Formats: sequence, structure tokens, C-alpha cells
Amino acid sequence: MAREARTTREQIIEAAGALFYGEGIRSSSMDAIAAKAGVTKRTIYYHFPSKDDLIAAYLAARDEPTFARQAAWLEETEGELPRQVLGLFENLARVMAAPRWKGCGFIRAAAELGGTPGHPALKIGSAHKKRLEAWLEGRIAAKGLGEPALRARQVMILLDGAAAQVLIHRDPAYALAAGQAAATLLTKTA
Amino acid sequence: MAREARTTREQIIEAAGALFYGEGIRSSSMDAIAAKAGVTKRTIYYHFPSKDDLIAAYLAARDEPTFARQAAWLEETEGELPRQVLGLFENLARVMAAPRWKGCGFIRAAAELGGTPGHPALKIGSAHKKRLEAWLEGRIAAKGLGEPALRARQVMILLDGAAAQVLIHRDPAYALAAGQAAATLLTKTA
DNA sequence: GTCTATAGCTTGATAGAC
DNA sequence: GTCTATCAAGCTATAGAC
Repeated sequence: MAREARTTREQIIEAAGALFYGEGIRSSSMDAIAAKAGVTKRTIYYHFPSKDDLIAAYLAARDEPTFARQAAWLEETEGELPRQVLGLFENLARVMAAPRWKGCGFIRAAAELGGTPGHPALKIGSAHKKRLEAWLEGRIAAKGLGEPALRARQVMILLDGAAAQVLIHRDPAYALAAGQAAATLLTKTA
Repeated sequence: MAREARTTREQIIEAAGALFYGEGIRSSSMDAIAAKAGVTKRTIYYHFPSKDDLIAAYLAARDEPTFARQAAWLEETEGELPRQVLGLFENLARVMAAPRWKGCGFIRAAAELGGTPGHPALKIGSAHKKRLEAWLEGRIAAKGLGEPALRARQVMILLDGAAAQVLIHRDPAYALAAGQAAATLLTKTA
């Protein structure tokens, strides 16, 4: 605290995150991360036992801001729940249009680390997605809609499906099609 | 042709595919691919100018069998279109339960190569997804349903969303939830 | 067309000073 | 806690024989 802006550890995580997300995890070397963070490699290894630990710390640091941003996108949208969820997808489409957007960092990490089943970063990604799913379920249940667990799960599938499709086609229109699907699924009175 | 089973080039692509899909693209070295294919690295570089070309060849080789398998899963299911699409997702859930299933190879390649915007493999992945989307659109239009382009797109989003969620949670139930969503979206007479 | 051999570089991680 | 310096291993790609 006091007046220093960020701790060394935070600087390292921030630099690692920028490179992991922008260039991919395996493509980002510890040398490059050290250079971007303005420290030496030895300092990174003082704070993190290995690169795998740094990967896990990066995802853990993204959990809260990612969740908060998506929750805010929904809550800031006026209207009933289907309209609010559509607003979430509209905001998503807006950020996906930026060239530096490279998909969902949690899914991309899972895709890249899929060959290492026990990797700690995989559990962090799963927990992050479960957290958002549970939050959505609460929102749906509060509106008295039936099958809130199933519907929340379907919205999650649409969220990550939109990310995957926009990543491969680089066309944010897929996020809007996903938003329409989500709104439809939340409107129908099953 | 004649009696030789596969050409050297095909053996290399097959070995590369197994490693790229199982371990990740960047994690699979040309040495490992050569060893698995039963040739030397020099032979690989005789058939492919670079690793990037081999990656593109791997994805190109997966286009037709992947498309054919998914189309068959739909066509082999008895019933109307919503039921057939649900059958597609049920088959998907079945293969996703295997430990060696590691997500959609095209999406995973896009995730790993996202830092290289001009990579030829990205165009192949996009074309593959567009091909399936167009085929679905034809199926939906043939049934006289409204907005076939939008609905086909939404089914694609659900397919890749299911893959992403199952990859991160290792729980095929997400594919069944996606299948229900797809069936609902194809039933509603908008 | 396939081989042996290796160049030239980058990688994750470490030794030891201060 | 951060530095300089360096390791041993792994990487993509190439040279040249046959």
C-alpha cells in the first residue's frame, strides 16, 4: 500500500497477462515477460516457483475483473431480464470488434493447456465459469422463470460459443446472434 | 494407390495431427512428429516447407472427416429436424466423455495461433465452420423454417459453446444442455 | 525421397553476488 | 529482493551424402 502504485509481483502478473493473452501462453517466454515487467528473470522466479505457477496467478487475477465487467454489462442494461442479457451480448460484440481482442482468456488457456490435465490453471478457469453460471442462475430464478439452472447453463454456452465463433471468423455479428438466442431462451415460458 | 497403405506425406500429417490435437501445436516438436511418423525430420521438411505449412495441412485434412461425421450424426437420427439436431448433440456428448477428447481442433488451433493473424491455418478453420453453417442453413430452409441463416448460426454457436464448456469443466452434460437449446430454437415459430 | 549430422537460436530454470 | 551471468536442453530449419 502507501504510495507505491503496484507491487513487483503485480507488475509481473500484469506483464505476463498481457503477453499470455496477446501472444499465447507457450509463445510467451519468461525473457519477454521479464522485459515487459521491467525486472529480470531471476526476480520472476523469486516470486513464482515456475512458469506454470505464473500462468495460474494470471488467470486468478483475471477472475474478479472479468466477472465484474460482465455482471455490470447486464445490470447497466435497462429492461427485463431477456433484454438485459441481450445487452450483455451487445457489449461483448463491441469489445470483440477490437483487433486486440483474442477470445476468452480462460477458454484459450484451457485449449492450450489441455495436454496437461492436472494443471492448476484449469481448475481456476472452471471455477471462474461456474461462478458466472451460478450468478446467472440466481438472476433467472429471481425472475421466477422455470429451470433456472438449465437456462443459466445455456447462456454460458452461448457466451463461450460466441467467443469461439468470433475468434475464428473475426466477425462480432456472431455475438449478436448468440444474444438473440439467449433472449429467446429466457423468454419462452417452458 | 496400388497396395501401399498411405503415402509418406499422409503418414506425416496423421502423426502431426495426433500430436497437435493431443498435446497442442506449440507443444509438439518436429522431432516428436518425425519419431511418431517413423521418418526423419529432413523428410518432413522435404514434404512441407515449414511447421506452419504442416499445421495448415493438418487442419485441411480434418475438414472433410469432421464435417462428414457431424452430418452423419444428424442424418442418422430419426425424427423431425429439432430431434435430429438434438441427436447430433447427443453423439457429441458421447465422444466428449472420452479422456482423449480435447475440444474442437479448429477452435483450439485458432486459440493457439491467435497471436499470428495471417496464419493460413486460421482461414482453413474459418472455412470449415462456414461449410457446416451453410449445410445447416440448407437443412433448416428445406423445412420451411423462418430465418434459416440466423438459426444455423445459432446452432453453430451452441456447438462450439458446448465444446468450450465441456473442455473447461470436463462434463458432457453441457453438450446435452446445448442440444436442448438448439432444439428449442429450431422449434419456435418466430 | 530419405538419410545422418549439425548449425544457430531460444527456452525454462539456477548459481551466487549484493 | 533484485541483480549479472550462465547452464543444459530443446527448438526450427538446413547442409550434403546417397
